[in-house]
Amino acid sequence: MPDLVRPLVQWYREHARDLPWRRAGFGAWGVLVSEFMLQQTPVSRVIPHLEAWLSRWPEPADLAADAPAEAVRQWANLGYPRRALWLHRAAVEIRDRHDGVVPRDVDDLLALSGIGDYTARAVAVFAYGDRHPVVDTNTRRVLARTVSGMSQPGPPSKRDLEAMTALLPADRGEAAVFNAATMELGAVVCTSRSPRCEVCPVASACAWRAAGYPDTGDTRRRQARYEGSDRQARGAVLKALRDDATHAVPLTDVIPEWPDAQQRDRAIDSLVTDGLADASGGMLRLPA
DNA sequence: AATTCGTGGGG
DNA sequence: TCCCCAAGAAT
Repeated sequence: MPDLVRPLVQWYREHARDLPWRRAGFGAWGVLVSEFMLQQTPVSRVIPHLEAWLSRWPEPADLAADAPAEAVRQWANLGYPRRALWLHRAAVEIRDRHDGVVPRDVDDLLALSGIGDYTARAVAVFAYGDRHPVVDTNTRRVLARTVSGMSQPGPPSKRDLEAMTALLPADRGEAAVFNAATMELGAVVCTSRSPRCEVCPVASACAWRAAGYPDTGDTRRRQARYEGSDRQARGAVLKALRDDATHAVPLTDVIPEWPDAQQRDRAIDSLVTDGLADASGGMLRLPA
């Protein structure tokens, strides 16, 4: 197999975007918060929220000392607000189990709320410089094309970690850069819809290119329509709670104009079940 | 293993 | 206008 590491690392050193969490000395807490926000939310939307968040809560213990409601409100419109709740829980766990220091061990990281295979290794590698495979959607797409010659990756699998491990340089520092470079290539060159193969640093080593860019199919399911969905209703309820200055809305006044009353009630119930809202005394509010 | 979970910008 | 897509995790 042609070498991907050398050209990819070289390309990254020349073309990597200047992102906040890549600055020297950004800190493990900053990296962890950035990774939570980057779970399914684009870089351009994350950056301003990340800076505001870290300015308000410079250390895990600072966030842990505040109520979950404050985390959910600060999360604003980043989407998937359960991440705000989980990030708050993780801060509490870090304070209680790790003396307020973001853990370095992957298993310790995996045990924290809201942290899975990707985020645990991203923190261990990008914050602490350790040697682990970091596999996100970009990495999976880059490997699917360059190594397997497929237009799109298959469903996420534990094998993805093994595939990346097989390519990982022995040197810790170089491995970290290779992880970042692979993600970066997928983000800015080897994109899902319209890859820019004409500027790709590993085009000459790419199995997909060698095969003539075959369309090998796409196993992913189409994303459900958002308009009219339960998710939209949940989003509207939570936005109403975030925006309410008194921090408590009578249950009967929660998005009263919503066209589907049953869907509204379903949204409220599911938010309470998720711990994103409290209902008591006929009032709905963010979790204390 | 397949579903669910927000929100906004670009093609 | 839609549809696609975005540094995933939990259940």
